Amino acid sequence: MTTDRIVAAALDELDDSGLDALTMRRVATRLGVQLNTVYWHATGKPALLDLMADALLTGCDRPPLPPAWPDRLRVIATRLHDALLSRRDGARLLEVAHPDGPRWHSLIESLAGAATTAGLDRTGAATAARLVVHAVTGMVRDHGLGRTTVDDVRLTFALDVLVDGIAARVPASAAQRADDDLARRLRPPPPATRRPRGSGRPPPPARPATED
Amino acid sequence: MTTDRIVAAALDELDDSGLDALTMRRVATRLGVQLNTVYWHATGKPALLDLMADALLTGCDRPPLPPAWPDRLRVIATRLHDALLSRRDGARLLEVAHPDGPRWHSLIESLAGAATTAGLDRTGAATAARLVVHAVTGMVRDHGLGRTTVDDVRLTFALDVLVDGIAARVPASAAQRADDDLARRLRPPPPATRRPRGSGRPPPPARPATED
DNA sequence: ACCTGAACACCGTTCAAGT
DNA sequence: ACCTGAACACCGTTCAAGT
Repeated sequence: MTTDRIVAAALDELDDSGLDALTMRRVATRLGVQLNTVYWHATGKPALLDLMADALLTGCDRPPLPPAWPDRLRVIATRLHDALLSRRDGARLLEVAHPDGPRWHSLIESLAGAATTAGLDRTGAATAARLVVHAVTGMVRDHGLGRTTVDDVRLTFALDVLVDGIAARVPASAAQRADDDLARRLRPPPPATRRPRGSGRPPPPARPATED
Repeated sequence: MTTDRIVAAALDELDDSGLDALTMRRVATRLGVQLNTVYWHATGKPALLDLMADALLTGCDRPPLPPAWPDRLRVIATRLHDALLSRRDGARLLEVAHPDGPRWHSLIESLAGAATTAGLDRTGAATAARLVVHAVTGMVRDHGLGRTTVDDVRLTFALDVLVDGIAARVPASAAQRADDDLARRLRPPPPATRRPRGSGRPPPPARPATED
């Protein structure tokens, strides 16, 4: 028996029964094991919920991410959105848990990294990262049931507000610097072809960047 | 015995014991009443939590509100922030409940009203209102303990992001119209002395567009 | 170290009466 | 209508052993 197997069983039980009916005993039963085996690998129910929440966040910031910060932020947030919808009561789970595992920290750091690229300072970037998580989690919880087209519209709108809001909080000098950094990284030799910051709305991931 | 007295006792018990230790039996004991008296006035624990959450929201949008939408939004959000901090586990309570009472709807409508004044359409304003609630609730829960100066800085920053983000989502024509409405309402007779919208916080709402 | 068995001190909810 | 008393079917957690 491993902690991972217990967390996996707990997530399956969550899918079947929902958060309110999730019980240490039911997790044990599902594994054909005694109650205290669960307690041996997970310290208690709160700890198990934390492990479950962290597991839910797997891969939200997996590597091939767009270089432009608005796109990067949008991709990570959308993956978080999908992850929370992938299990029953996923958003409630994240709210009820105090995730402190590697996936949680990785997610927060990736979002804060995007905000830093935008030109925010350390504190602002940390706050912005939390803001994105709260917005996505709250929206998924509000909506309750399965993903609909309407939900996508609302997610897109919320991310637009956040991206534009972050961009507006960046001092012009910092934004300038961030642009220059990005331009330099994208095409090394040519000197000064600056483009408008933050790649506009409608949709597309928009930055081939890695192409050509 | 009234439902209100039970809700008040439940909130006091919340303050004393925290959300995890909040029990129907403890509420009954605190009132010197039998367990089923609580069940008579509140349908069950989830319903009681909903009533508690709604009661917590009292007065967040009480009437004298600034006419400029950024100020109005900031005042309401700050009051929500204070309300959630006024009771132990206030933010967790709001997350765990499905508030559906008059105060909840009033709060959402007031926030949506501010977003509408800004120039957003019905759907956008509803989403923006939810966004503000999620941001404030999440921040208070993250911070956990009592209000510090640091917390105020983070709240201000988050509201700046949201206000600027909302302003940026408004089509120029709608913003124009909102500005005209506000100017007309503030001083009836004179025709066209348009001023920068929003009397915004230290850093103004940033919208170029309205500037000639 | 890892797991079993049994128990403790609670829960939320409900049923059957009382007045 | 409003409240009491008693019970049911669970909980999370822990203790004492086993191997």
